[in-house]
Amino acid sequence: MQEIQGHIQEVCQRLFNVELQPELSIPEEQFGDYATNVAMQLAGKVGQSPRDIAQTIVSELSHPYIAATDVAGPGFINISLTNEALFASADEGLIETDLQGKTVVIETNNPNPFKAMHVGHGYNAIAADTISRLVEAGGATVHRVSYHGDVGAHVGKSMYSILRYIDGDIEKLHTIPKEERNTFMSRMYAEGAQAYKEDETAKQEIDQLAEQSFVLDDELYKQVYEICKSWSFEQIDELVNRLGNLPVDKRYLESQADELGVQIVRDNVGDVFIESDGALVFPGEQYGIFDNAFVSSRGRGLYGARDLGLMQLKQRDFSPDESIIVTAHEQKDYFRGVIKAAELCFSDNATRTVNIPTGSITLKGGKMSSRSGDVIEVQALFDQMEVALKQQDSTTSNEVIRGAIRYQFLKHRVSSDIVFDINESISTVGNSGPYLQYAHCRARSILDKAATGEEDVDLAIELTADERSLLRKLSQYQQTAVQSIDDLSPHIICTYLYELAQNYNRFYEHNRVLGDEREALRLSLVRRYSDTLKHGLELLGIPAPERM
RNA sequence: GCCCUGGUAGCUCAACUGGAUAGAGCAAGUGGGUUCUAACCACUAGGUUGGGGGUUCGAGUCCCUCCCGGGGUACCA
Repeated sequence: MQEIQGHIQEVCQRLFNVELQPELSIPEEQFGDYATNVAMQLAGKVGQSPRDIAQTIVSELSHPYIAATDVAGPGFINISLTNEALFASADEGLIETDLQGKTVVIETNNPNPFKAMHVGHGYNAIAADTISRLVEAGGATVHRVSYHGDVGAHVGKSMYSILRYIDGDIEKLHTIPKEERNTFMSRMYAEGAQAYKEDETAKQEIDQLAEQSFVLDDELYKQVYEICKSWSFEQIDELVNRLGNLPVDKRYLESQADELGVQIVRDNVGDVFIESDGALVFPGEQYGIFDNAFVSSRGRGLYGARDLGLMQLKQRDFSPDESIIVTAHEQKDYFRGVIKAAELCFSDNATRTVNIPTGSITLKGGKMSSRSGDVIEVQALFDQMEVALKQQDSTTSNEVIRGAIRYQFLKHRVSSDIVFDINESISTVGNSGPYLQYAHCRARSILDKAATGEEDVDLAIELTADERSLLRKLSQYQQTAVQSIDDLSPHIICTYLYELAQNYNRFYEHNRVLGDEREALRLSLVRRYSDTLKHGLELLGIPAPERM
C-alpha cells in the first residue's frame, strides 16, 4: 500500500509538478482494491477537468503490484492489485506506530469498594483494558493499574447501614455466606444513600462516619471497614478477571494518594491554587474550565487533590511517558482542570496525562441510577447470560460469555453513549461476540481435519471471486489494526472482524475446502483467516475457542 | 446563563475524518438440512441523516441559525 501511495505521489509530481500526499481509501469491492481522489484535488490547481487529469495519471501508472486501473465517477482512480500484492499484504505483521518504545500507565479498572459493581463499571473496565491492549500492540511498554475510592462519603453511607445491621456484634458479618456478600454490600449502600437523603440526623451521622474512614480511630469501625473492604476487592478482582481483563501491576487507593495530594496543593497555594472560604481552590475559570475545590475548608483532601497525589505515585513507580485515565464523560471537564493544575504544579516532569472519556450507559427502559437502585450489576449480567445460553441449548462457557459481553460494549465508539439492552448484550446471533467465535471455530475445524503442515501454494494461480474477496479482506487487516491503535478505537477492529467473518461465512457456504481440487489454496486462505480473526479477537480481549 | 456532547431505518449502532447508489445487526416477511460445526447463508421490505440557510466539483461529515435530548458548572467521585 505504501509502495503504491509513493508511486502515485511520484507520478503526480512528475506530471503536474505538485507536492501532495495521495490518500488511498478502500472503496466498495466492485470498484477495486484501492481508490484515490488525487485527480479531484488537482483539478483546481491544474485547471483541467478531474476526469482528464485522472486519465493522464492512469496512463502513467505502472507498478508490479497494480493489476488494473480505472477512472470512474467524478474522477476517482480505482486500482486493482495483483494476487501477489494481496497475499503479501495479508501476511504483513503490524507495522510500527508512534507508541513504539514508550512507557504507558493506564488505569484499567476503578470501581469503588463498599458498592456493587454495575455495568457502567464493567464497560469502563472493558474499554480501558482493551485500550491497554491496543497500546501494547502498538509497541509501548504498558503498566496496568487500578484506583479505588476507599475513603469519603460513599463509605460513610455503607458503614451507616452496616453498623446498624451488626448492632455491635461483628460475628454477624461472618455469618453472611460468601455468595451473598455482594448483594449485602449493595443493599447496605442503597439504604445508607436513602437515609442520607431523607433523614437529617442520619445525614449528620453519615458525614461523621465518612470522616472516620480517613482516620480509622474507632476499633469496631476499623474492623468492620477492613472486612468489608476486603470483601469488595475480592468481588472486584473476581468480576474484572471474569470480564477478561489482564491483571493489574498495582492497585492504588485514594487513602494512599490523599495526604500526598493535599501536600502538593498546599505547596502550590499562591501560584496555582487560591484560598477561598477556607478551601483551597483551583481557579479553573481562568483557563476556560471551572473553579474547583481541591482541599476542603476542613482541610480534607478532595478528589482533585487525590488525583494529583496519584499522578505523583504513578510517576514515582513507573516514570511513564504517558498516563491514560479512562472515565465516564461526566468527568471530562473535571479532568481538564486536574490536568491543567498538574501541568502547573509539576512543570518539571514530562508525563503526559490523557483522559479518555467514555459514553455513559443508560438502560433500555430509562436511566440507570445507583441511588434508586435502578442498576444492572455485572454479576447479574453474567447470571442472565448463563441462563440465556442454557435456554438455547448452547454450550455455556466462560469464553462465550466473556466474548458476548466484551464485544457488545466494544463495538460502539468509545465516546458514544450506549443504550444498554440486556437481551441484546446476551445475544449470540448477528453482530455479536459469539458470531465471531463461531466463525473461528468453523475454520479451525477444517484445519484440524486437514493434513498438517503448511500448504505449498502457487501465488500466481487464478482466484475465484469468493477466494479473492476473502483474500482482499484479509489484506486489509494490518492497516485496520494500525488505525484502531492510532485512534485507540476498539470498535474499528470490531467492525472489520465482523465483516471479515461475514465474508468467510459466505465463502464457507459455497466453497468446499477439504477434498476439493483447490484444497491447498483454500486451506491456506482458511489458515490465514483463522489466524487473523484470532489475532484481532485477542486485541479485544475476546477468547477464540477451538470448539463451541 | 456559560462550557462540553449528541440527534442517521421501528430499535441498537457504523460510515476509512469532505467522496461514488448512506451501510450492518435486531425486530418483520420469504427461502435454504445426505457434504468441512445451521450460534450459519440467500432474498424482500424499511431513509428528506432533527428543521432551515450557507461554503464547493461533491456535505451525514465543515460554517451560521433555530428545535429537542444527555452531561458539567468549587468543598460527592
